[in-house]
Amino acid sequence: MGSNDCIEMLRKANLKITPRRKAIIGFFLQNGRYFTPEEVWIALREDFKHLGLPTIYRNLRELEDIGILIRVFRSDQRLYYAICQLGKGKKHHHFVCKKCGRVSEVELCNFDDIAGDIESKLNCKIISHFMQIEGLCSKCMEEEMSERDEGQKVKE
Amino acid sequence: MGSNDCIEMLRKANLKITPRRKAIIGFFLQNGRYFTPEEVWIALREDFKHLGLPTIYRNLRELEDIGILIRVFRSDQRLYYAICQLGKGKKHHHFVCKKCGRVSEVELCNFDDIAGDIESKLNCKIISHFMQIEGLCSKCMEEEMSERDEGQKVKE
DNA sequence: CTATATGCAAAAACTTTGCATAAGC
DNA sequence: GCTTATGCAAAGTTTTTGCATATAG
Repeated sequence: MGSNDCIEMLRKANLKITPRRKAIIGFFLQNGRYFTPEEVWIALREDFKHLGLPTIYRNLRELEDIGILIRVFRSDQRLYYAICQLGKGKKHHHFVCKKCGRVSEVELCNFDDIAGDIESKLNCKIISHFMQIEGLCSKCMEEEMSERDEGQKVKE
Repeated sequence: MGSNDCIEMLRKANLKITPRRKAIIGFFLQNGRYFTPEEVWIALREDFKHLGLPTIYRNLRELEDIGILIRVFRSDQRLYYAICQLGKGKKHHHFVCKKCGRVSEVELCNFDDIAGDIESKLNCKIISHFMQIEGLCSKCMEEEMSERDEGQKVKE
């Protein structure tokens, strides 16, 4: 999904294609990681002489509502958003890099295989589930490797 | 896990067994659902002449740290806590009733079966995953049933 | 007796609202 | 032209901090 698909989604949702919206979406697409509203604001203020933080908050929420952005949950309870390439149609999850914050889509999910068992055990009805997978992305894994190598070199 | 196990956990964590702590844990154990700090505060103020909201916030966080409580995530980004019967030792997830907020432990998880596939696909290293399962608990399912029955009776 | 816990007051952090003006369609 | 979007100021809500006092161990 690229910029054009997002614009199409805005149209469908009857949201106007404004410069700020395009910039917000572009910012997330370019960076591929999660950000707080304030971080988005600070970054985009360089491109817009006047840019209100409330505008960012409002837009992020609207973009989340229509499935362009998703929320990332962290233990501080601040708002974190990331671009969602798959939209709301396909149920999927997200992988979040603990080091750099990169967010990737994960379509693979085998939860349905055990949902019935859980329902039997708790005598409940499962409606949905939300999963956030955490670890190191490929880039940060490489970095860890070379850092470790560096460490060994020093020891030698 | 009951009150006594919690007290044991407090000891291990070098937290003192204060009346407020016991009351907070007791409150969660009795009600089995999630609450905001404010809700806990309002409920416990009936038992304590003086009880500060900061005390509640501090205790809830500490109890979460040592694994007696867990956080429940909701779309409003407020703090929600529930008792965690299994503690931090065993990896597990939680089922949250969308209607009444009841929280149940779910030990069953087959995520590890696909973790490797996800790692291959994204070329990443998975460290952890967090899942929140939502639906209707047994009690709320029954209620839905009888409400539906009532509705049908009226139609007849 | 010492270290931790608590109440209270106050501040801080984060997010939302209101409204007049601007801009997309 | 009508409707939605935005900036700015201001308020609202939730959570945290500081510190003196109280209390558990």
